[in-house]
Amino acid sequence: MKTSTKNKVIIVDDHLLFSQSLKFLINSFNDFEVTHSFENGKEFIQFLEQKENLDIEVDLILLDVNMPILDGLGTMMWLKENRPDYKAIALSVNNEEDIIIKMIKNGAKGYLLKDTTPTIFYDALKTVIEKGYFFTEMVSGILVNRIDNKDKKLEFKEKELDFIKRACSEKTYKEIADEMCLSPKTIDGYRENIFAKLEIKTRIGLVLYAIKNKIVCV
Amino acid sequence: MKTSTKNKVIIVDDHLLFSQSLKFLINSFNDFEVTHSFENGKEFIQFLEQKENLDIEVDLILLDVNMPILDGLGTMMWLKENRPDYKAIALSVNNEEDIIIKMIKNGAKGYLLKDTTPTIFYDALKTVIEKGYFFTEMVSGILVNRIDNKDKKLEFKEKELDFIKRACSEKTYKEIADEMCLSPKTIDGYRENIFAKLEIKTRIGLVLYAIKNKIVCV
DNA sequence: TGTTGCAAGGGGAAAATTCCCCTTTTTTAT
DNA sequence: ATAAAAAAGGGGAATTTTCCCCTTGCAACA
Repeated sequence: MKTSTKNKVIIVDDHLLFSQSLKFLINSFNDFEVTHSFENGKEFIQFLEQKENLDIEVDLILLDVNMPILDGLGTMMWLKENRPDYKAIALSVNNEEDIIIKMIKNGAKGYLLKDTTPTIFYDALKTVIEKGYFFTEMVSGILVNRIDNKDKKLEFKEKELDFIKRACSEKTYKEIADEMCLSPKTIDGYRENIFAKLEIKTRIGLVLYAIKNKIVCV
Repeated sequence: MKTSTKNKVIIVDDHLLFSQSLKFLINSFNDFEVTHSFENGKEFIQFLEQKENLDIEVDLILLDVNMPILDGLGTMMWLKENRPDYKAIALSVNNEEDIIIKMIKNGAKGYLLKDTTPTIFYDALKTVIEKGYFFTEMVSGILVNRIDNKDKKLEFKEKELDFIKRACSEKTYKEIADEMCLSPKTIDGYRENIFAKLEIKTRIGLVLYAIKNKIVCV
């Protein structure tokens, strides 16, 4: 039994209609073939951890970012830890800077949007196999942007994040203070700090910021 | 030149990687073939309106819900008005009741999530062609649910909606009153009405509701 | 013709939010 | 070991938000 010389591709994506269609597209390229596909990161990792799959050939992983159970980032972190030599390309519909940065930090060799053309897609697969990475202009732009002003991204401490999440509710600051076992005055201090950092003036502004930046989800 | 007997399918979806892959999947079915694909509703409608395309054969349209320029709902409304005999299936990643209802109200023959399996997908295509509609259990569930309590959905007047949108900002009620050329007391009246309807107690609750229900977008 | 409903506006007060300036304690860094 | 941050908490006051109860004018309607 001869194994083909095509590059072995694994798809991890919960949108079955997409992943199963994509399989057709990839199989139509004459140097790639899809060997497995999984619906989320957990299924994929469980597969990799089975003894009989330890020395399986994996040339490229296409990893959806938004998945249930275990998402793209979580899976990428596991790969970085356990299979650092595997090459993965992240696939997503949204171009949020933060998640792009995090995926690449964790070893993603590329980040493609789902509105990519099949031509560019093929180019990306090929380039990652040959050169080890493929970044579109959008991603490169974000990367250089991050080098200039690394303090652009606002960081919050754990307590602050906790407070922000609780502030996105109908609770009063006093109730939040009780929940966090802190004085209302301490909470007031958190609030003032955060307002200053974000250049906002009201709790409404904080809620809008938190939702926009996915600190809380609607 | 003989035209094949396969059902002619048109795909309208801005995610090229998806639509071009889906084309492979559909073409692998032996009674369907993709004849055209478009990146958004506007492109699709412009194509339909060209004189030479007036009597083109269109057996099925696969319509993505979220698209730039002209989205699935807008396109569906145009179809209902101008090509009421065309059969369209809506495709989406999210299962929001409101949009599902609206699509079906405007004549969609089915509503599929993108995590559908290819088998069910094929079944849907076939059933819509043969029976004229295909509803998954999820969609049927929503439909019967809507019949029971048709007043479930809260309605707002124009002024109220306008107020809600403006309330989702750092403006004070006084500033909002100025913008809307009304007395702050009138605004206070709107607010109290809305709070009662929504069973909320704070402006934060209103903002959360507005975002959740897409009255404003983040 | 009266009644009902509702949009617009008001008085007044309690509660919550926002702001500024200050103290104490704990961590961290040099 | 000591100075400098950072975290926790406080006083007090101006604004804003929230709530309840009330008046007027207008339009629909039976």
